[in-house]
Amino acid sequence: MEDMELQTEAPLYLRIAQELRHNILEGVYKAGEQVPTEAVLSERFGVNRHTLRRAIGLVASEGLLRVDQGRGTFVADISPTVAVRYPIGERVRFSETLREQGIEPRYELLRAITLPANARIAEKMEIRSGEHIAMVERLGLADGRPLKVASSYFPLSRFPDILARLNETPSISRLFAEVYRCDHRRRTTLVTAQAVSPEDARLLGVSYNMPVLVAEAVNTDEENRVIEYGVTRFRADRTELVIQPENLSG
Amino acid sequence: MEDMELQTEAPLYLRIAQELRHNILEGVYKAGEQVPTEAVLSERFGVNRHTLRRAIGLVASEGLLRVDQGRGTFVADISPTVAVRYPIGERVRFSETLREQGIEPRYELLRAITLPANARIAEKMEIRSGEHIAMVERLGLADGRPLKVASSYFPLSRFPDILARLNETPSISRLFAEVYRCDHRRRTTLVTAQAVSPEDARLLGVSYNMPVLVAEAVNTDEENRVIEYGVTRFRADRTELVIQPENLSG
DNA sequence: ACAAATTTGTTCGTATGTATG
DNA sequence: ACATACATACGAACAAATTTG
Repeated sequence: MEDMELQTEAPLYLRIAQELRHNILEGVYKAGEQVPTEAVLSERFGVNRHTLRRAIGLVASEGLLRVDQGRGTFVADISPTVAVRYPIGERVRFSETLREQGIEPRYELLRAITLPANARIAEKMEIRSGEHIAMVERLGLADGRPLKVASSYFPLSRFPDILARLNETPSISRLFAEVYRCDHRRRTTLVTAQAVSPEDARLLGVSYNMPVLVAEAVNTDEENRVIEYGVTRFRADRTELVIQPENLSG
Repeated sequence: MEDMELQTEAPLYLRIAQELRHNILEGVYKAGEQVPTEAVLSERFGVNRHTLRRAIGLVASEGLLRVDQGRGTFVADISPTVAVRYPIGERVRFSETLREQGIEPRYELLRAITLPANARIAEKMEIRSGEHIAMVERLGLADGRPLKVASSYFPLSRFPDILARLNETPSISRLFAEVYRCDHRRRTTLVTAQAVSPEDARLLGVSYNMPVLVAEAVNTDEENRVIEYGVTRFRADRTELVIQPENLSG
């Protein structure tokens, strides 16, 4: 006989990682709590601290643990956060969508600046490269927890005072509807996924290399002119984009 | 004097990782080529092999390098693979979509079995839990390169001979249209992102922890009965889901 | 078909640096 | 200032997979 164990014994660090996952999922270590220190755990598992650290690093990269230098290692709070169902259709309204699901929406303004459009953005906005645009970056929260980071671009030629207006009317949907009196429709949405950037990781409260859903949207007015181009990065673990015909006919 | 550099010097492994990225992106190490061995590189950078390995591990986790035990470390072939634009609408046709973009589609059958529906799948398919269903898992390739892994579920009550039929008619769209004579429409698509599972990583040829786009689809016939439930995992780096009104009205 | 060399993978040990309370 | 806890780095040895002779 060739061998008894087709599944060759796994490396120590993998078995320890599995044990850690199990303890977290079984509630031996509870959400938010500190797990024993590396010294204690390596002693307990009877391995070198490096081996233990490797296991922790793996589990942390999966998002179940959070490691803070000088403080300790903590069970990530992956509480029963039901995913937000986010319909993508002709009208996409963050605040309405969330409120319909009993979730309290909030925006935090991160940046609001003007700049010349680079080639890529100009193409998407159907303007000349170098034309001045407004860029607004906001953190979208659901029940106080980070859900998305949205970068939006607007043509200044059409909305010269948009940055000032945004202070009074923080909702972009309402800004278009009530101030500029133009309808705001989604022409196209491109969806892909990426590993989170370091900056977004900080804003979204996720660890490095977790996936984000990236939605690139072009919004137009009634005459099909581009009035907003936006790139939104959603926490993948909290978001489910919903695509169905009804979204687009109504 | 305490120090000259307020911006504390980054750790060695990070600086080496940066250097490796730079060399890859600048073409010093070309796509598919083997990079020097760990022994050579650690010597060259003047660091311990562990430190060098950590840098390589980081860059590999970003998808720029592939490490094969016993063979060597290679620059990942992230050639100018233009993302496949994959429209999500009322009709979703893998083969047609790709051919329209000048890309040659192909399917490889991975599994085709029958099994009782668990609660989750039964709910999605609007059948009783435990009812027998067919499960078909296929690898979708674009110009010979892995693009997606699709798991599809069909009610056996409606299509008792579907597994046999699939051998003759490998295209599911065509199978419904030509054999079963029923129209095949997308009712809903839910899109999210996840870190790739170990098995999908192997099938898709990506490294562990890279993101995949997950599209969960419910397809119905003309009477709005569910005839297929599917979960498809797309390589995120090769896929751009496209959502626009035209997809759904026509 | 086998043995040796090559290359990456795992584990231990030791030392020192950095952040926190 | 001090102790605690995680972070980085070096060194040594052996295991596992692959390629080469």
